[in-house]
Amino acid sequence: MPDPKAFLLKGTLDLLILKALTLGPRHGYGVARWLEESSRDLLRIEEGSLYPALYRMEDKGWIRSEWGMSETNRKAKYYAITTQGRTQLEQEATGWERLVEAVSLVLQVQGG
Amino acid sequence: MPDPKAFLLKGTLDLLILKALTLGPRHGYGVARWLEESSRDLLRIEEGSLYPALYRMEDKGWIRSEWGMSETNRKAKYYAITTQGRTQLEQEATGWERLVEAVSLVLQVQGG
DNA sequence: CTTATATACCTAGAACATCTAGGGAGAGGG
DNA sequence: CCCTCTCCCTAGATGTTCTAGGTATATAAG
Repeated sequence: MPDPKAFLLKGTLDLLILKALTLGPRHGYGVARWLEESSRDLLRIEEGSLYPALYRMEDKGWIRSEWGMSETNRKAKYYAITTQGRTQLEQEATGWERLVEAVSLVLQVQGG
Repeated sequence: MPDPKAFLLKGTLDLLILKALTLGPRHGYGVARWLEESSRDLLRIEEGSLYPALYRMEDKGWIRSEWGMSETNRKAKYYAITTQGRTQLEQEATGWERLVEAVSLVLQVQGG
């Protein structure tokens, strides 16, 4: 039986994180939880992928971070999407849709 | 302006190649051409990605190869999908659909 | 004959994102 | 006191794709 969780294809994580942050600032752990919930548990976000991704994205100026306290009274680094990040999100969403369309066209061809 | 060609996410190429071969044996170059055409030119398959992918897939037993002559009278290595390859194709197609669904769920959330 | 173009294959190494497999520390419940 | 969940972090492995070359042949154009 195949894995119940979808594998994350390389290149989708940034898009998902950016989307998560459009709803307001979130800490890393919260981003992971939110992505799993909003995908109805289809996605699993590994922390070893998540945190490096957040650093990369902050370096690129797509998000910025600030330390704060979580709802459960713990130290947490909150990330917010920047204007640049919103532009990036739009581009990645467009690219994603294009890829989905392309793969869909290929898979629809008859004759298998 | 964004690139007119969709980037290939890592992990999609095997699926596409397997699908291409369900229509009958094809040589590598032909697989690339067919994928570009059937995706209405949304996809571009780099030869530096294609040939290594074909070798990997042959090693794994998903496809097998045989030298022959192309329609344009050139030496060409024809690949055919195996039974194992068809199983793999089904799994990858399922995984792909699951990922598309998951990302779609995430992107649909309101509030951006 | 010479050149250009399209076909068809190949490869080394770089680049890059994700995963594995750990680690730490504090809050709160039992 | 211990356990679990939260929250952060990292080094290194893994694996795929891309870059940027290369070779060779068929055929058409000049």
